Amino acid sequence: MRPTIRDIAARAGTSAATVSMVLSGKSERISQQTRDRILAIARELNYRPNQTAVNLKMNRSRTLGLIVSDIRNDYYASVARGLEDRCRKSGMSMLLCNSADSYTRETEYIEVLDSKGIDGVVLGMSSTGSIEKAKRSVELLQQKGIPFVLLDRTITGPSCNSVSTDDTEGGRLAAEHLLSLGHTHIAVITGPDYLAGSRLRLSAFSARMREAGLRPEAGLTVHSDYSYAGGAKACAELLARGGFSAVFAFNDMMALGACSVLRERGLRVPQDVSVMGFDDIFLSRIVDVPLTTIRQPMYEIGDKAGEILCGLIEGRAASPILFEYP
Amino acid sequence: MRPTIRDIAARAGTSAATVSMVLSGKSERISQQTRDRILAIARELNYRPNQTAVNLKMNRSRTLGLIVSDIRNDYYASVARGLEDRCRKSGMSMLLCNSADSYTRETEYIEVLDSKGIDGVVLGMSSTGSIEKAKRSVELLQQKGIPFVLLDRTITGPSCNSVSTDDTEGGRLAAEHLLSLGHTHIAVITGPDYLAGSRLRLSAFSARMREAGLRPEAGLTVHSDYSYAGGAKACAELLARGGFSAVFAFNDMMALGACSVLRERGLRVPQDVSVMGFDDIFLSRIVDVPLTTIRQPMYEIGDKAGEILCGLIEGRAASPILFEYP
DNA sequence: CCCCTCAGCTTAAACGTTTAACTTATTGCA
DNA sequence: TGCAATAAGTTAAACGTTTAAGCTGAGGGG
Repeated sequence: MRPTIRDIAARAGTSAATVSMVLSGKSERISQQTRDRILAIARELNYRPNQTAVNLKMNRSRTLGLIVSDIRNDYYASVARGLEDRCRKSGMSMLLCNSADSYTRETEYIEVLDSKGIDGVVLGMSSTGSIEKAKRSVELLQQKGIPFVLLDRTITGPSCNSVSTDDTEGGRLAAEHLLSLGHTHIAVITGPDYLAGSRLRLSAFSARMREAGLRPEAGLTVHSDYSYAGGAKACAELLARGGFSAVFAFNDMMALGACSVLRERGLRVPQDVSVMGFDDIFLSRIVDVPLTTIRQPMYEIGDKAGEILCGLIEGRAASPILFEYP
Repeated sequence: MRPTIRDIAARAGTSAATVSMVLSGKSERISQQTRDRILAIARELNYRPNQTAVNLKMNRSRTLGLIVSDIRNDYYASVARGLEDRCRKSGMSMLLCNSADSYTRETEYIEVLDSKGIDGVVLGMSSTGSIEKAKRSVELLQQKGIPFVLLDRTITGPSCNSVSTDDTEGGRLAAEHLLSLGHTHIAVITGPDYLAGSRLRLSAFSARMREAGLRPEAGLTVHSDYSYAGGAKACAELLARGGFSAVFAFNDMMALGACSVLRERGLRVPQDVSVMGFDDIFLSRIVDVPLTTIRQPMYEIGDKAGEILCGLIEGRAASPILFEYP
């Protein structure tokens, strides 16, 4: 069996309380002698505190939960890595949950995490379903009093910490770039309309277009779901309508889907049609396609989310963070 | 505050023990009446057991640890998803740890996980460093008596459960395919030599070549590290030597790296040089490159690892699993 | 010489469960 | 009627910590 604080106490000839105080650094009131002795014995026995017992007593677990739709999504994998690195630095661990875009699962996970006494949650909201359902998770977290940080600023509203890229700036940059290439008719493949990020990006994009004296055409905007297949389908739809020389997809996955369809139809990218993505997932850097993309600092988002969450856990308030583009 | 078993007991006019028995299903000795009453109150109060307390008492945490080098690696992300799905089904959770290919971190994580009272560990061993260091983690786990399952059969030896693809079969299949295309001079970019998987794959590949009356040339085999950059570097080296019409890379990442170098040098894939990968990561399905690859059922590997581990945790023994190729 | 202070501990309760051992009232049966 | 068996609980200890409160002996001040 693993040695406990009592085993150490027995060998040191002290009480368990003394050992606890020494090992947890609250040992001002313990003599140097005793302290050294206990420390030596702890080392000798290779003592590690039973975190479960500590958790029970202290009512904290030094564990965070990360809920995302699917860790196989490059975006979330990077966020996870950023978050976990940050956790490690703060002596925390990270529980990973895949919600598979199901709100039922999402709330189930929240219950489980709560049951495990999780200290906080980073929630990457699903990109499908209704806004009401999406809000349920947030309400549940609030009601349980679990500190949390949202990814992607999915839900707008007060008292929600979130970390995301600056969608307004991102949309503007994308427009800027495509305009500089001389495009005047640009098709857009957006995300679901109820996501604040999608809306912001779109309106910033449109605003910049209007500034340039162009009228963004409603007929050239289609909503999709951030997936490869979704992007392909959306692009096929756009091709049926025609009349554009560039496509701005709201993430790289959809951009790649669009590329595949364009190529199938014999259109060259970027000679015939320019395609612009958003995310800069690793994939798009390797792929042969000359895909222009706007980098989302995913690792940094995870890192920052962790930082904010750790702050919240320690009771400090935090204001939402926007990332600027490099 | 969250309701405890005692709150329920107070309202039901029973003792806490009775409530515990009812709620944990060991209630043969409790009357239907009392049972119903307790259940109703528990529901009304929305009671959830404090898992930390349960863990302390039962000395199990219903939590598994997954240690991989980097979750951003597509391979590990899929394994993680497979494992987590399996965990969920068994009422378990999954802690994610990124070792960043550092054995120090790996052992640190094992200590932390142990401290948290983890029930088991799935270990995706680092692909760099020496075999001695690699074994340390395994020994540590054994010494602590933590059930574990290895990914990729990195370390050979008795009493190690592992889940991996059938490298022998995989190597043979790759040779088969390239031979059928008429290649006689095939360059190979392998993984580190000390990984059993690499060795097996290579020897099976070579064996099949010899069967076909070909002499695998030592000068056309270079070791690399399973990374994109590593694959590119290895390919450049091979090109300096020359004399091959096909490249077999031991994973898709290196294969893509090789492709990029080939293209840079003005060689067309697959017209001038055939490139064969191994893994079938999502990336390679999207990429424009006509990359032939041997599918590794990554999700299934994670799933199976979870199944075995859960079995081990319940005390059942398990024999190593090999996956066959579809 | 007595009391106070203080260093340096120890005691014991608490965190929320589980479970072995015990209690009590009821029933069955000779 | 008496006694055992049983149903339906209760009690209390335990898991490994933390920590407020209590205790003890030595040294110092008056």
